[in-house]
Amino acid sequence: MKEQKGQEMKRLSLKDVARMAGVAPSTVSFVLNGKARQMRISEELAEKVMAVVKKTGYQPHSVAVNLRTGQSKTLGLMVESISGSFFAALARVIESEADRYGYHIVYCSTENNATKGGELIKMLSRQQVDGYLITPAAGMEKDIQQLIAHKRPLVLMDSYFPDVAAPHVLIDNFGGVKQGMEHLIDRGSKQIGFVTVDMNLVQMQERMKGYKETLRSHNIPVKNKLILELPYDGDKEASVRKIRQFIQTNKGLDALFFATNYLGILGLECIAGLGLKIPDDLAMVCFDDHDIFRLYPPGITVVQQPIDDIAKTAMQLLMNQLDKSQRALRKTKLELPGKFIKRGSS
Amino acid sequence: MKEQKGQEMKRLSLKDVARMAGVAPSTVSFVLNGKARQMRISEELAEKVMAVVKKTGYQPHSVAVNLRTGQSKTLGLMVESISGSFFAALARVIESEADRYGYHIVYCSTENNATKGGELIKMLSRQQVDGYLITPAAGMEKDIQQLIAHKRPLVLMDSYFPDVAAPHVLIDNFGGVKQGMEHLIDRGSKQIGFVTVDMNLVQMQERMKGYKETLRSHNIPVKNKLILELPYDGDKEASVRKIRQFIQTNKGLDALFFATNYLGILGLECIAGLGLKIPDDLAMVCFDDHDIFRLYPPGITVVQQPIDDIAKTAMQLLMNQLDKSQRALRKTKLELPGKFIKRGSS
DNA sequence: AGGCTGCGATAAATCGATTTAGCTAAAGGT
DNA sequence: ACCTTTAGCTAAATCGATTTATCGCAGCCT
Repeated sequence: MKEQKGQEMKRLSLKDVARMAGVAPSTVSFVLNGKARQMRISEELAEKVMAVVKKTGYQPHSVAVNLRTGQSKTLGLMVESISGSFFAALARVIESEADRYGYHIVYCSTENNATKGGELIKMLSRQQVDGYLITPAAGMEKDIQQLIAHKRPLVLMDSYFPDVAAPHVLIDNFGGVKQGMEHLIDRGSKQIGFVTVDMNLVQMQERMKGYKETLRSHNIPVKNKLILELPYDGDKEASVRKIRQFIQTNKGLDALFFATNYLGILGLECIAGLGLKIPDDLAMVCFDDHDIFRLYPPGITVVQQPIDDIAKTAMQLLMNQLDKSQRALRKTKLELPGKFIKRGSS
Repeated sequence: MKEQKGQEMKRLSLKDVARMAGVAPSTVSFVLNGKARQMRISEELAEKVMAVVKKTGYQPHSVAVNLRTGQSKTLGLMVESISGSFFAALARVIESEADRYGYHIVYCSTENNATKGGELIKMLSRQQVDGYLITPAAGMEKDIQQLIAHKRPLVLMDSYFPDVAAPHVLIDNFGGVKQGMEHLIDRGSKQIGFVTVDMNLVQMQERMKGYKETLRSHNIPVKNKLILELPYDGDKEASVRKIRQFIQTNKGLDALFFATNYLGILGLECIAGLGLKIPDDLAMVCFDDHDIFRLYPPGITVVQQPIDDIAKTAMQLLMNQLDKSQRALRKTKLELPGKFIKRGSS
């Protein structure tokens, strides 16, 4: 009974509201933005304006607001691949957090490709996003550095570059692996293998360090034979073959630590294929949880990432930067503890 | 060597480019938008402009363009929950498709809440998205209807409302279930149970219909005892209990068809908990694939959704609507065949 | 009475593009 | 020589808001 008069009914503009209320556009703007008092608009007039606004259901044209204020109220979220469970879960929390702060999300996936990542950053900046939430791919340091140089509000998640002073929040990779490793050692595993991926990112290096140092601190020698570093090229078949071979050639192997859930899942396939029993023939711990690990009998022990905390903290950090009053706190580095969850596999 | 002169270096505007090239802003605009010929700008001048554009790396301010042209080059993608595997996979394909067409995605999740969905639609329209890609939650018919009434380009995915003439693309739910059921019947299952969820959406009704009609067409009586309809309230514990009870009370049960992958996963938990062997004690088929089903021994037979096709087709449909030249083809209904994948569970 | 202050509201500039209408000079027609 | 085209380019309006600078008027002071 109110919307469709003619047929194409142009959207109501602030000017229209002003005309209907019999005031100037600026007055409407002040009232709507809570600057009525400051601009000393009388109560009376303010109410008249609000009445028209309510009656018409006027909503400001956000693009126009954006152009004028330079604030898009939009954040760019860049993940490796939205279909990965970790990233999807992250995205979910980020979205709802952003909503709480009155921001929208434009998301995009790098597919672990630095070139694509770089282009996406350009795309996002062309889109005038107010801030960036990025899980960086290897090789994106230049792009990140540039964002910093341009003083763009930015938070990295899941990884970071040691040479680039960007705020970042991620799990304590070293500590997480250490926790899992000590558990394996405590339960009596003697020959613990480590399956990781050859990716030039700090989180993988930290996990590796966690593996080696925990062994050393228990006076267990680190043998290179027990470390399998797979190429990150997405060739599942080849990886499965290599893991199988790795298990077969290491005779005394009694436990495996997988550095990512993706690897852990491949590992499960191999172990099942070889007819080995978990945990009797081979114990297993995996970094980063996954639905499968809860269900796959007998349940896989994992170090779970604190996804909620990561997302919320990252958001907080970003909001701090967006809050012009308190710029300056760059270089924030946050490592959140992972959660060790013991299941049947160890 | 070129970017940072002063310190706050305002972004280059079209006007700046014009000044540098010694021409009028309008000229630059024409050249950049391929209207040079039409506006009879000389080759010579056009080249001069392009030279400046290249040298400076000028990029138009998309918000300004958006305001002037009314095109945001942004699409709204609304899914039930981005962390669901089906939706995440869908989002992934949609993103890359959108990119191909030069569009960006603003995404948001309904969390299966019609109220939230309605608000999100408002949010998206305030954001001036050019089109909507929606997997609707129950109860959103009014909102969808309104979008249609406002002639908004729109495509529904995964579900639709029989009473609302909106273009939609989804799997052939009936046919998919039928395929799975016939497989179970062929392999000799006599008492096939059906576990579904009480959601008032057409796809669930179609799946139920698929179950019942396939039985009838094979002259097998449909027994209500063999149908379990769980409430959709996210209470996992309760659902697990009910499924377990369902299995225990139906003595002759030799196969289960799960109407969603979420239910299937719960089912796995129950079956494992009861110590039953798949497929010997109980065969199983699930609608909608999931990583777990590939891996969980002995592998779960599924009807896989054609996610790629759904996404690509939906995008195509949306682009058709955005292409003003050929409006009018509303009411497109597309049901794509699912892919039956036999694994060890049946 | 003239100048100053404070109040209440507005006119006009601005953000950065697109697009319509128009302007100037040269060419063509009679 | 005068009028009409046409080519080549630009001025100015516009999209829909925000924000700065004013403006008129009433009251107060001297």
